[in-house]
Amino acid sequence: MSLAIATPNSTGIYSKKLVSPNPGCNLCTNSNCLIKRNITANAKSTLFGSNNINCKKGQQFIIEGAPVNGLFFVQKGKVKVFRTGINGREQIVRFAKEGEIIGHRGFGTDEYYSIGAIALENTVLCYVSKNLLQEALMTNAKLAYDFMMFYADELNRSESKVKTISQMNVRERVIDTLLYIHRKFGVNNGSLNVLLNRKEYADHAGTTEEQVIRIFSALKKEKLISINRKRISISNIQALKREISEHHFYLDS
Amino acid sequence: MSLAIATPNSTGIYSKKLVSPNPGCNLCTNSNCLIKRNITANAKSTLFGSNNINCKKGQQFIIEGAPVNGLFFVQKGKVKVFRTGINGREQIVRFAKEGEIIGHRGFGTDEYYSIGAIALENTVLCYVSKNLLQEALMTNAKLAYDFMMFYADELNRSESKVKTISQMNVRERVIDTLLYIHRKFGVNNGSLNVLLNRKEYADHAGTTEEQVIRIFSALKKEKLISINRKRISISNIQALKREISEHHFYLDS
DNA sequence: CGCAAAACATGTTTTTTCGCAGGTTTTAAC
DNA sequence: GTTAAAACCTGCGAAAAAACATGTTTTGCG
Repeated sequence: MSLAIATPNSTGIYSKKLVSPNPGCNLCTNSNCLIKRNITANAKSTLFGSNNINCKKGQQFIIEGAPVNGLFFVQKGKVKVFRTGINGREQIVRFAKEGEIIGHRGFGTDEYYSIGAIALENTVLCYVSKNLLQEALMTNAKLAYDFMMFYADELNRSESKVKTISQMNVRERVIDTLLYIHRKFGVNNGSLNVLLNRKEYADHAGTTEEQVIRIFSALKKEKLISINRKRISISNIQALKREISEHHFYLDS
Repeated sequence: MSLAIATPNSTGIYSKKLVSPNPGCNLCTNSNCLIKRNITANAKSTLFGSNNINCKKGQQFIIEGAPVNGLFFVQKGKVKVFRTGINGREQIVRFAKEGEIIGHRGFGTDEYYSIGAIALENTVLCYVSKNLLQEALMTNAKLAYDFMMFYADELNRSESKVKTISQMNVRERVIDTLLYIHRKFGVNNGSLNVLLNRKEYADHAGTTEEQVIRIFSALKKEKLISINRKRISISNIQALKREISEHHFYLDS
């Protein structure tokens, strides 16, 4: 059957074992999944019923420049999406959590992924083949509308990030990143609900590991955050927000 | 009729005279307009038939923070889209030409524009009210799909720009901007087909006017570009591309 | 034409950020 | 528990970029 051709198996970067044969949409609990919201149970099991991928922490499941076959939904877990620059320097363009989409280039005529994606923890992905999804989008206006809204929103966020990186100084960018992580992943037991190393903070803020370490130290000394190894707690979120507020006239990302 | 309420007239920032009463889609010659491609002539004149706006050079037609009523198509002319930061410093997030869309926040529940837009030359805009377009999108899957593709593409470009601004040095960013302008607006009589001042190049490259002037001087001395006031000609596009090629492993914007 | 404003240009100073070097602590593996 | 690797931390000099100052050229307008 044609589905097999579109399955990530065929790209060769996923082992057979990692692809579950049949959990599918019906067992998925993501209430904010665009697919789940817009497709009937019947169509779901037909079109998207057998493409779950388990991804171990640290595993790269999208490689920059690899051919596009489809896109991924994060069913459970956390992911970083990045572009690689000179000397392998990473720019993290965003993070993704449950319900979010990875791989915007799954559509159209584009042949290669322009981003890479790595699981930050053990993650369950839902793979949707380009062709099947395209068909669904072309016939289901509400689905296409929801996808459009997703992209329009992401575009707004990204254009906001362009300004952020361009106009904020390093300290402000690090603070902005901390607040972004706080918004995106929330808090668990008082500390940010995701474990990133200093390099990953730097790669998102567009600076170096050393600068992040320096600024974390300063923020700690100023009692704005507290640090226990990788566990970062924001002690005074108002003060942090205030420090970058002049950059945000109109509610950005 | 309800159309009048959604017309830009009602926002108060456009004079009556600038809004043509009845040219509409049928006289529009943009073959790549998303609306024109997907709506029948009849529906077009009903829904989108009377919202043309003439915009003089230098006129701002979207103000950051103003309430969103709809979005704009560029029917003819050139536009810059920007966000304003501290001390009124502008970050130009992109330029737009014929057929392109301005104002992604025309949809959904967002109440305020997060970007500003200014005409770079005398420009004809086509205004489409949020409500009417939303209705069209919800019932026309192909239209929604095309919009989705537009935003997915813009998102890719924007995320590419994040990396560009973050990882390139000033000279590379200025070169990148020159090449972007070249791609976007092309060449007329040997020089770039748009007249921007040094500040606008700087605002796109994320640097200062002085740096742009310095780098233009250097590029001129190196015979990579030639300058006649605002008319910039790229003399050796291969050399310019080569200089930033290491940043572009996989076809970016 | 004459004038003022805008745009362009360049040299100098100051600030910010980077990159390296050298260290300590933590984590994971045997 | 030992050991190696990874992660974290700090100081300092170098480099890049911004900011400032000041002068020139061009443009638009009465």
